Amino acid sequence: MVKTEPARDARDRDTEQRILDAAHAVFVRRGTAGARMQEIADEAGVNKALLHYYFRSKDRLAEAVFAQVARGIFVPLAATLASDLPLEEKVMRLVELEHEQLTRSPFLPGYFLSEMNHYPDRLPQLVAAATAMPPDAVAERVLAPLRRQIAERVAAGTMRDITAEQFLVSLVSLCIFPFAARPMVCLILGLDADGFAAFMESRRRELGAFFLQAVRP
Amino acid sequence: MVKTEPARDARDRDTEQRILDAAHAVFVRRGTAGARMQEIADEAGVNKALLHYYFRSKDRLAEAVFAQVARGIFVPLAATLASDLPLEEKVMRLVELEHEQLTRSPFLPGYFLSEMNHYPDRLPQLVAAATAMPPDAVAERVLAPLRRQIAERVAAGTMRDITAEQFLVSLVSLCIFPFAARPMVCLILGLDADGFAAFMESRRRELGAFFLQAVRP
DNA sequence: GTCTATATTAGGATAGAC
DNA sequence: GTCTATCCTAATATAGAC
Repeated sequence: MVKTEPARDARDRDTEQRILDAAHAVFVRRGTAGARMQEIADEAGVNKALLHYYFRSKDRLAEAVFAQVARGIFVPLAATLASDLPLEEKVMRLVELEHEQLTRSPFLPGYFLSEMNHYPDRLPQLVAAATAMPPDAVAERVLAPLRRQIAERVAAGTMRDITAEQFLVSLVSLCIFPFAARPMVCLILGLDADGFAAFMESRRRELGAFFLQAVRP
Repeated sequence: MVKTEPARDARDRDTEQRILDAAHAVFVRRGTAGARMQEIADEAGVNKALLHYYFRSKDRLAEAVFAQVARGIFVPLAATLASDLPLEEKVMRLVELEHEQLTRSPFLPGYFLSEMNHYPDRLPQLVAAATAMPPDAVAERVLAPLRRQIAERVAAGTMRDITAEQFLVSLVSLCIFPFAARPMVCLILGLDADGFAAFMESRRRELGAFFLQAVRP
């Protein structure tokens, strides 16, 4: 599809982007059901009506935000997993990646987990749209390299036999859950904001080794 | 406060309880913001007005449900952690406990994580009301026995030095996250409902050993 | 493209009969 | 204690001027 117009001027792109950014902030903070179009308009510094001009409805805006968030989570994750780094290096990278991302966006995991449960169709739709592959082919693409690398380690006697599925789920659990459960963690451990930051920082340094120890033979 | 009435008849308790049960189901399924009083009334088989008769407002009903869910999560968890079982046994129990509970309530972790982020005051308030202790004293009550047991193992050379805080957070992460992220897990691993159940069942059997291996010296 | 003003509906809450 | 009917605000969405 060719654009006959010389390209929309900077102002327009700006506005649409500002709205999307504002929507991102508000939806992630409040969740789709709790978000208000007025609050998004305020945060974007524009009128409510303009949100509808660009995105037609709250639903569509919410989907645009969810899609953006999902890409931001899955693309780097999949890239790391599919890379040809050694397995141990992948683990370390993944830990760094998640901690770096989630430190900056504290509400993101809560938002994403909640939304994917409330709107179960969104995620499969996104994958279908993005990859044009049957879902289990997508699954194999991430799992196959992992499975091969684990098999190598097992054959060499440096890793115990664990399925790629459990390997991946455990690793991601250890990375993401503490951020998702932040208020609970702070409460049970008696931490304030600084204490939590310090706790997660030391976790970032130790988690790779912790996980690799868990899969040793 | 003494009840002068002979006690409310079964019908009343029933109704209040039916409403609470219905509210539980709907709030957990949709989240507080997404839940509708009408849907709760329908699910309870009563009129909307009756919800206000018993619980005055949506907010209060939501808080009652949240409190109930929080108790259901923390009470057994704290009881297991504070028991005088050996550390390895505690780990095993905790794995069983979480898997058993969350298998039956698939939406519960997503609900709870989301709500605690959206209403950050609820959790501290509950703890304050339930224990009448300063928050960090509560923290020490769970952590102290754990800390002592870990120190024993470290001294005996059967466990490497890990803080009770990281120990606890990692263990809970491994148990809960896969349930909270169920749609994502199913998508990435290419699982349907049965596949997920099978995956979690084998996880339940392996997780204790996996975790204990991770904390070996 | 951006605003003001307004339509429309949804949803929480209350009044009052029974 | 439970219902029907109604109120009222909040929130999405649209019309129309600029």
